[in-house]
Amino acid sequence: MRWSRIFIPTRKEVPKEAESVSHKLMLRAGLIEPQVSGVYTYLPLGWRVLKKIQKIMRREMDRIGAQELLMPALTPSSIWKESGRWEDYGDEMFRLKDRKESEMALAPTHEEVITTIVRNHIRSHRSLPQIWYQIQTKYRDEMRPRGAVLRARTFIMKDSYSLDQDETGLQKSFSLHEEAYRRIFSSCRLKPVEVRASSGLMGGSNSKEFMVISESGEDRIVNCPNCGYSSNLEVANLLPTPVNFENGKLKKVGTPVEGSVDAISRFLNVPPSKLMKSLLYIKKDKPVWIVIRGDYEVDEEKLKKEFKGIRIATQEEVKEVAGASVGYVSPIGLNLPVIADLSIKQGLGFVSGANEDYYHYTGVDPNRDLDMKKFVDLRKFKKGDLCPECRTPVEWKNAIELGHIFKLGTKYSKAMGAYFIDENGEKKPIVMGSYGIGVERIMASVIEVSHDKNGIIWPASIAPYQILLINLNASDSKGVALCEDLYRLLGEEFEVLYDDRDERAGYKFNDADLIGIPIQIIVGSKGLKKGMIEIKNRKTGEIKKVVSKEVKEVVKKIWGNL
RNA sequence: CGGGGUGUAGCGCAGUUAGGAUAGCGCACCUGCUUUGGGAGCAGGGGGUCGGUGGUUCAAAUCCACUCACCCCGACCA
Repeated sequence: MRWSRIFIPTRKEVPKEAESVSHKLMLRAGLIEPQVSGVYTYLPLGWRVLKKIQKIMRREMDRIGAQELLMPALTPSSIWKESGRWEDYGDEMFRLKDRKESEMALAPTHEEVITTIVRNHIRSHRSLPQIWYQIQTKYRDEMRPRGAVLRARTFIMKDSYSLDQDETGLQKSFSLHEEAYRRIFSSCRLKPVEVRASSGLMGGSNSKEFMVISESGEDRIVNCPNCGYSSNLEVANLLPTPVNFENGKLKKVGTPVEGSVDAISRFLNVPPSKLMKSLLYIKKDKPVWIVIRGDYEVDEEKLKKEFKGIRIATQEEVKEVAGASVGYVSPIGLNLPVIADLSIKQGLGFVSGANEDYYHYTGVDPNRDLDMKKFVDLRKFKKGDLCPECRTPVEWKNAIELGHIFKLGTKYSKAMGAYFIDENGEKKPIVMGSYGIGVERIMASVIEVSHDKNGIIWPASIAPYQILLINLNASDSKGVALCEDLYRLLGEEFEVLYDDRDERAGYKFNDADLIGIPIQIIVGSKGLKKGMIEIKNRKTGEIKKVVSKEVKEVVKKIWGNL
């Protein structure tokens, strides 16, 4: 393809909305064009990259015996009502009505559609197992799209679904996908970490995410440098930092300062971790105490998940229940239910409110002095928290979620009636798995981990073109003739983009580095005087000078080593 | 949905505090000449509902009200 003919709107300046590296470079390199928030056109160069990623996906899915099909994006509400996700998906599902006023949805994922096909056709264990996949556009009305294609409202997903007789079969299909995914990512030169994850709306027992470490990632993952434990922060079960305090007798002391953890710990000259924070909540109109170590905060989301409809008490309610102001209160002596965060479990000799303004207790032993109903993990994790396997402090990283694989089990087959008859003549629900990879996220992640100050550096496997032939001087007839020859010759074996534009050299060099094609072949008057042509490796910057006859051979050699 | 920010030419911005003449600048675009190895120079030119609606005023990009869009943080989520 000649650059003078292909549409690649590169730019020097970036629209100000772009924040992440990949967002900026995708706009600057002319890969994508925004339509509305979270919706993008893939321009010719970007689409070539996405098609190459899809080709790799097809190759690897086919390798594990999966079959490609294509399901509709437009779906009737009835199937979502059967599974319960018409409600569960909430505002994130794009909904519409057809001319007959029937409710429809643009599918955000395809478990329901797959299950309708399965229940119509799979009757016998003889038809199992199956793995079906598609590469298709998904629609999700995200609360907050961000980072261009990193979190979009329409995006391309490779999603596959496995059908098995039992858990053993599911485990096998799951392992096949793990293998296929590792191959796909490694073909794209990505090295994702695999972490435990939340199944969320998908349901099921077990799920695993493939995450690429990147500053632009919106997920937090924690990773243990000692034993390899790794998890998405949202499902991690980290241990609090250890404390070791002496026990003591309950003693009331005057604390004539502000009641904050900070002020009290400074006044009494003890670390914040020696304080026991007591927070009054209201659950079903009844007061309940939550106690947590002073150096931690309550994670409101964990709390709400654990106790539906709970809310923090007002200052007036605290005064009424405890007889003192916030900051000087605790459950001690109040005979009310107490829920303790795990951080309290190992503690002794705590400082806590005495239910009188400007007084605290020291030497609090929670087991002795409180009526604790139970210990629950309610704290917001913080850096320094320990690995649950080996008690080493974990590392925190931002990451981009590239793929997520789920053991769904029988959630959908039971809800929607997808049963088969096993070899004993018994009717059983089909055991399902669901597996997704974001196609655009691979493109963005590659840019995040493979770029320099001049632009993108594509790995050979997904580069939009393999070779960029640059004619530095479009008005030099000798150079033009040579370039035309090279263009034809190299085109026999490579995907060549030929920069034949009548632009200045600097302009072309900058464009070349920006769009990041792995091999640049530079034809310019400086080299031609000595009969030499330059071959530049975009990644290493290494330049080889060769005579024109040798170009193809040298390029083949370099390409083989990319 | 909560908090913050931004809307002026295709892109980046100034002008808005303190209302006032034809709304500016850089890049990009068009024409011509000169240039030609890391985003050229000179000369000329085109391009604007100042996000929208309503109001205040002799006069609104500028003040007021409402509204829309986009971005960032949070919440939520694959």
